[in-house]
Amino acid sequence: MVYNYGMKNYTQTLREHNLKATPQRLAIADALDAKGHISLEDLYMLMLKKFDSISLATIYKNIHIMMENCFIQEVKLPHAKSVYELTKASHAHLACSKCGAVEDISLDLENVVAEARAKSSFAIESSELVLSGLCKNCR
Amino acid sequence: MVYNYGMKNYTQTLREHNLKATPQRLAIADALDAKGHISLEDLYMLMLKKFDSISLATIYKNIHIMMENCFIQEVKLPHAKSVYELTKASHAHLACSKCGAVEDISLDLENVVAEARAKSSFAIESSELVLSGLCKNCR
DNA sequence: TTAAATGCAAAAAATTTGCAGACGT
DNA sequence: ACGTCTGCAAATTTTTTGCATTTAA
Repeated sequence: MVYNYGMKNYTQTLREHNLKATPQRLAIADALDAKGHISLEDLYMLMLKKFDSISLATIYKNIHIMMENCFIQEVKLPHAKSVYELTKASHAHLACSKCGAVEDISLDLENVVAEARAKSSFAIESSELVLSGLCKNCR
Repeated sequence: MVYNYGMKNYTQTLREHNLKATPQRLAIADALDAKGHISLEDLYMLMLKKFDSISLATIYKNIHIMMENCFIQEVKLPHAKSVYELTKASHAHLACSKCGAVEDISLDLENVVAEARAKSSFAIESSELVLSGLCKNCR
């Protein structure tokens, strides 16, 4: 991959989310853009390569405020640590139970949600679906 | 609710899962049976009422080994702490975003999983679905 | 210029571990 | 009787906080 080729510049997007575009935040955005999904500790490892003295506290603080401001989202996975992703249109996730790879997948949950509304008295507003199994490489 | 009326005795079930039926474990099983879903800290609070000197370590150790032995399962919820439930047939969850209530719901995910298989190269083995919204009381 | 962000160190919270005595089977 | 479980204390890991300095806008 050619570094930064085709990669979006997140300066403006960060500002639109009321976040100052610091070098650390731009790097977090770039990491999520490049990797798609990344755990907190993996993100820290990546960041250390660009900022020799970045603090774990900075990672925590940024993950936290970026979630509050809906710039990123946490994906909680069964039997694994959470990963984070840039906020995008609602979608489901595929998680490899062997290597931990995570992929986005767009699925139609209309019927399932309709069934749930019919069967329950909840006012359903959102859904989180994680499908687990073996990815192409691990099968 | 009449105490213990209609509540299953989990002695045998625990043994079938290779777990000694200690009073602490029976109480955990009873709590999950009665509450359906409970967080680790809520479970600890409940247990303190029955065992004045129970240790948090005992809770952690039991939650851990009970999950390993498939007696219970963790349910990871968005924007909330995990809850635990007795292992039962696969099902989805409804989570109230206001009061935190969690309910089981049986939904047909056949079509969704079929769609996922068609669109991806994952060998899908299981699914976790959490639908969030307001429960009857919180609406 | 000014409010906010960073990095560091310390604090707090969450989870795990080791071990002696108690207990289930 | 044996191997496991419990409770306690200590250790470890994870996450948060306070503060002086730096920085984005």
